[in-house]
Amino acid sequence: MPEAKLGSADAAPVTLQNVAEQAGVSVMTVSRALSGEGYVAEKTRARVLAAASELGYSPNISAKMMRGSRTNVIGVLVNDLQSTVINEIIGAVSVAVRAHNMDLIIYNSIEELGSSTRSGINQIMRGLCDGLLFILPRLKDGYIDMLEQSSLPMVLINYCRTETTLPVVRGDNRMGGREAVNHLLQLGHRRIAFIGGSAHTGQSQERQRGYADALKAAGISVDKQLVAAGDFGQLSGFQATGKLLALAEPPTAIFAANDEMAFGAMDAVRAHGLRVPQDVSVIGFDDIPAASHVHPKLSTLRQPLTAISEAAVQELLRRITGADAQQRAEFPSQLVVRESTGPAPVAGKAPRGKRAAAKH
Amino acid sequence: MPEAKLGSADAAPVTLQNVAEQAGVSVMTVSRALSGEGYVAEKTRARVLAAASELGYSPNISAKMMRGSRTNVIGVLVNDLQSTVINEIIGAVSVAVRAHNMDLIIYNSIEELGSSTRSGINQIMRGLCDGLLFILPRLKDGYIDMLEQSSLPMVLINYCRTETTLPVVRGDNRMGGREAVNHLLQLGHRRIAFIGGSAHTGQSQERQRGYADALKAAGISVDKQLVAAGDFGQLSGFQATGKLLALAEPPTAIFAANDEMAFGAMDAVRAHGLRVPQDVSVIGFDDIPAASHVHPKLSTLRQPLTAISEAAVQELLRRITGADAQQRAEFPSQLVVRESTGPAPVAGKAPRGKRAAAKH
DNA sequence: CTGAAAGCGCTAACAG
DNA sequence: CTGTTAGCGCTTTCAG
Repeated sequence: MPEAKLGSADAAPVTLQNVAEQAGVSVMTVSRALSGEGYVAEKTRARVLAAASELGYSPNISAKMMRGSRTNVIGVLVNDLQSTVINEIIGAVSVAVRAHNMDLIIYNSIEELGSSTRSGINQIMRGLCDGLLFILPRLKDGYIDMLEQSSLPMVLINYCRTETTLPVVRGDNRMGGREAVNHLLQLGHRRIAFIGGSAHTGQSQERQRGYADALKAAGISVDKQLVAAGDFGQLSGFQATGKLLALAEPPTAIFAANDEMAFGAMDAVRAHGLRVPQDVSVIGFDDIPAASHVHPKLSTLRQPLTAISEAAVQELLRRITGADAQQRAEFPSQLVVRESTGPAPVAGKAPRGKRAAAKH
Repeated sequence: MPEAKLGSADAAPVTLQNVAEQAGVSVMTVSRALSGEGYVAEKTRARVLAAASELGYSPNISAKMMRGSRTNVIGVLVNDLQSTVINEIIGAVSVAVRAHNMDLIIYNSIEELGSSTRSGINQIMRGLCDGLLFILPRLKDGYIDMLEQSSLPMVLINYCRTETTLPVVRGDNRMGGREAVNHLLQLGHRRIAFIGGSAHTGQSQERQRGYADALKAAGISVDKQLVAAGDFGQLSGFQATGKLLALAEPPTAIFAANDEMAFGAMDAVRAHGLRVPQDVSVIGFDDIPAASHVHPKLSTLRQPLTAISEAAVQELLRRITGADAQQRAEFPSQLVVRESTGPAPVAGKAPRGKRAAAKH
């Protein structure tokens, strides 16, 4: 192994100073040679580069930071790493950031961003990063106003709860909701239920607007009994569906605000002795990988997460470099028809359910 | 809104200096008052605290860092955020770290840790964190030796490829593999296949050892034809199973090194016109949430990820604070029997497969 | 083209 | 109990 230490794990990190001594020049010259800024004689530069790689130099980010220069690190703030959607976005963002030769660090804040208990929470990120990406953020009221005043570049991904002057890149949830319901309408469904998710990011509300849009366009008024509340979790989809199926006039189709709740809905349908899609159709939103693994495979709306992520990174980079900003972008979702949606059951022909039994 | 700015998003961050002026004391006093180290008059401290909160002071991590003091930030290095297992660990680690009033930042490195292309890759983390957690790390050969020489505290989670002096906290994969196979043996299976995953972390190899252990203990010699290679991805499980089922003497049970490959295996079994578990039993490893959502529900081995994560954090903290270290810990996995494993089919009674058709 | 000085925000170590 | 000094590793500014 002729190569010297690869330069990452030594007890005492090597500094510019060390490299300078090794190369027989001043610290400043090393800084210039390594950064490429300013004039350095080609010969000197070569010597410095050699010394640096021999010693395994790597810059101290904190010091860089403190001088206020760019760190080439992008920060991601998320509230939930269990979410498949968020992870797909993170993955895509990673790739996009990497493509620009920058690094990505992730901060998972669990509670709402801006909670006073840990207000310094993202101070870490703020201090360390050139720019911040908020992925599907749960933001505390008022926090977004503060963000708006910040000088640090940032972009929100898939946030739609509040209007803001911050740049937002997101999927078009409302149109997606419309398409989901239109699909069900075309299959002959008339009693279509909606199961909403948590309100944190506003996505559920947008999907619900799309639901209402589509029904209205079809001349059907929204029956409040058919709008159930969930929290994006599978269990909540199960429970909400239980209530829906117990109605005097149960729905023949269910549009869940995300795939996980749709899975719960399918379980509940089966638990009531009914079949998907013969008795009840179910459609979700997101098209997470599991959607094509469940049985029957879930019909859903796919968000172009890669495109969204790339656009967000691009926009953030524009803001970091001071280039012209674009402010906001919406990407349409795509209907994916699989096996969980089918023609509405023929009216009058009672399904083979056991609704009475399920009641107690 | 009587409260002043919550102190996170101002253009010019407020420094100790600012607080000092506001409180009419020296910078040092502020530092002491805020950190709690050293003597400060109660009255002065109160004034300082008031000033700090009024101004919305929050410390500059980089500066702290540069002085070599603790940052109260733990870093996590991962190679893959799509993995459900990794995300569950991260979640549990988050909680554990938070319980100690520290923060967690995550670095997702995609390629193997130690790739020279980005050797400074975790330098960021190294500089910023009090300690490092490696979750299911894919480490480049030689990199671990460097890690061992580092003075920064670190703990590896679920790594078993190489022996190392670094502290490792992990599940007992070998015993888990043994239990999986014993379960199948007890159901009467004798031709049991194993589908391995990628070798990065050594987990697959350990599970395979357990597989061999159990067969040996039952007086069955390992048939190399029944050991297939996968990469932990669903598709690879599907493909491997296709080959296994095409054997002259196909297996009646399949032990996949993780749940995702087990899903692929189940698909493949069905694609061959066979049933799970009547014709072929399938068992996985990990017990990811989807395992109980697929149909039939997957039998598998659950790793105590929460316990593992907490133990890892504890160990790291011990190393950071200089307390007695424990070096390594193994947590047993737990067999979860669901619907995908059943009695071995009666010999002689041919399954209703279409193996010939599947061949071409 | 290269170097010296100053200072980013913070805290050990030593004076008061 | 409080303040002063010095310096972490780096880069900006100004002199060579």
